[in-house]
Amino acid sequence: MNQPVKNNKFQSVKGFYDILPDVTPLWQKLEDTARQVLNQYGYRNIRMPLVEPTDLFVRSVGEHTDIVEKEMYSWEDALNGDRLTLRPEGTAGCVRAVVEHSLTYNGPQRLWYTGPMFRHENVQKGRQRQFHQIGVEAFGFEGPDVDAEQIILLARLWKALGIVDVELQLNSIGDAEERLAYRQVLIQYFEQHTDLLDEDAKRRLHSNPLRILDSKNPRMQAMIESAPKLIDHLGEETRTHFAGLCKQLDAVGVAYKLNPRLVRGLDYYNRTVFEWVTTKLGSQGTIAGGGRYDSLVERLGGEPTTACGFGIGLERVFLLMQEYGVTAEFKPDAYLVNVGELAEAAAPKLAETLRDAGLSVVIHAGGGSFKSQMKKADRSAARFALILGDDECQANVIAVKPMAGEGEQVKVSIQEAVNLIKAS
RNA sequence: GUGGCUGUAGCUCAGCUGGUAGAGCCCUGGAUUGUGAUUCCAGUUGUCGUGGGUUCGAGCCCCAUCAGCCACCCCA
Repeated sequence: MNQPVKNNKFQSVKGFYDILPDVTPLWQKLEDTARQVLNQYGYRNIRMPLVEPTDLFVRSVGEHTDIVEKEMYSWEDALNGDRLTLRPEGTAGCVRAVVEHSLTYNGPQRLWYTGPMFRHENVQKGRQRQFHQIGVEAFGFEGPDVDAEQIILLARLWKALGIVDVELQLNSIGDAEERLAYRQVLIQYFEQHTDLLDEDAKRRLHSNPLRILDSKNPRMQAMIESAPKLIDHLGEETRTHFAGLCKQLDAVGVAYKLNPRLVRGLDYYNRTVFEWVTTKLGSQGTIAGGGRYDSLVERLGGEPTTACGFGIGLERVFLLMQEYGVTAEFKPDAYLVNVGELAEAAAPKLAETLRDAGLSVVIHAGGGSFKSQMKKADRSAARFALILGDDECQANVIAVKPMAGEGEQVKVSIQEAVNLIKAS
């Protein structure tokens, strides 16, 4: 394999990308806003390692060949033979941590985490090999209130981020037995229409027939439309749970669209499943998705514990924020221009004094004419230029000049400069 | 894994039927200006993604490869 090298310079690995300083302010806005909203709902931050035992993921997703064999970054530790994997998602690790440390021993837990995840997939818009998620998980809550809470939390998050026009799609996929029975009904139905199935559908007919419902092939839409619906094959308890969820969403005023074709890829999900979808990002339109997974904790070796959670695809949310014109920039409070021998010598001390007062100060380094320093000040996007010449040094004052607008330059004492900048 | 489109200065791109590289922005210096942001003058920018091939000659044609974009597959 050739290395990604251009003109003898290295390039980042395919699917792994740099987030440059121009856009990190918007990323921070996204992260800060999410943190704030999560705090409002009492979710506590948990931080898991990026590397987990390969078997943890094998056990959680099942022996789903594509995922395990083709899409995980797995390797064997050369020193001790451990089978390790870069986490492709957060739920498994979070459950592992909860079980390992008996976190639910004293009652239910609301948790969230964020960080990079790794999947060896083909890159396209909104899909990288290293990407970022916020994951939210609640353990030990049985009723539909937590399902509702998490959905409502997301609605609040979109609003806080300036994202509108995202649609909440909702479905209930029942428990394992209900789904198994429905699966048989569905297979029977599809077998009556084999002439209409495309190749992918035929391949999935016996491996994952529920996924056929999700097909994008327009030639199959009519047939899929009239297929038996899972929701009609659900038992009493499941239906009550789902009705309870809908009722709470109605009460809070969160709009949703029932999508009987919405299924998640893995079989540890049960009852509630949901996705938030946008049409603004091409084919990768799901910006968050989740649901209930009451069987996973036990499957990973813990006491049977109900669970509900979701993941947010941060790259996609980021793209949406840009789409909606949300912006953020980092603006230092002041750029300290220093011209002359005295001023140059006094500048670092002065900058520290200003920072003691809580200001962010960029100090001009490396001399240069007054004019060139002002250009740098302008480029730094600082709110104010603080001009320190030898005259000012001797008089123990500083010239304060707003960088934007019509503000006049004034010569004031250091303390007055601090007050002036803080007040603006 | 599959298919389509694309790779030319730091950025956005132009480059005619193949004749040996251009613009704008940015950047640097200078002039003017109310001490920076307008205007004017000058200047630096590149193995035309990489490696082969065809040709007297390739940014342009052919092959391979890497990367980007879009879609399929998959989607924890």
